[in-house]
Amino acid sequence: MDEQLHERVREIVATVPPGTVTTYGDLAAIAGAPSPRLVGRILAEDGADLPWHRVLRADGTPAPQLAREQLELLRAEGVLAAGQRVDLRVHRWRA
DNA sequence: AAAGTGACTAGAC
DNA sequence: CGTCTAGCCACTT
Repeated sequence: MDEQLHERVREIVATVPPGTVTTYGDLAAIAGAPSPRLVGRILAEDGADLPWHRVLRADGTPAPQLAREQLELLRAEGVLAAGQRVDLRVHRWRA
């Protein structure tokens, strides 16, 4: 297992400010993950105490199984979604 | 060891 | 808008 990677991903996700979002791909790039899939996997396993809801897919939609809760949490922060899709052009986070 | 799986992505049509 | 393909990587069968 790659504890370092987990740590970095957690660190970065924790850094994402309320009202903004990022993508698995971005996270992977910033954290140095070998693939965005790993980021998803890491959050699934270790995202419980993190603002995981600020992480979306590349097209601005959340994973189907999480869509409901995620969109709800985002809406609570002022991130409005058009249907299932969040406008990344507006809310995308950048370091 | 080969094949399946998933909180992914980008490109083709 | 949509579906399909191929590439991706760790993990489970």
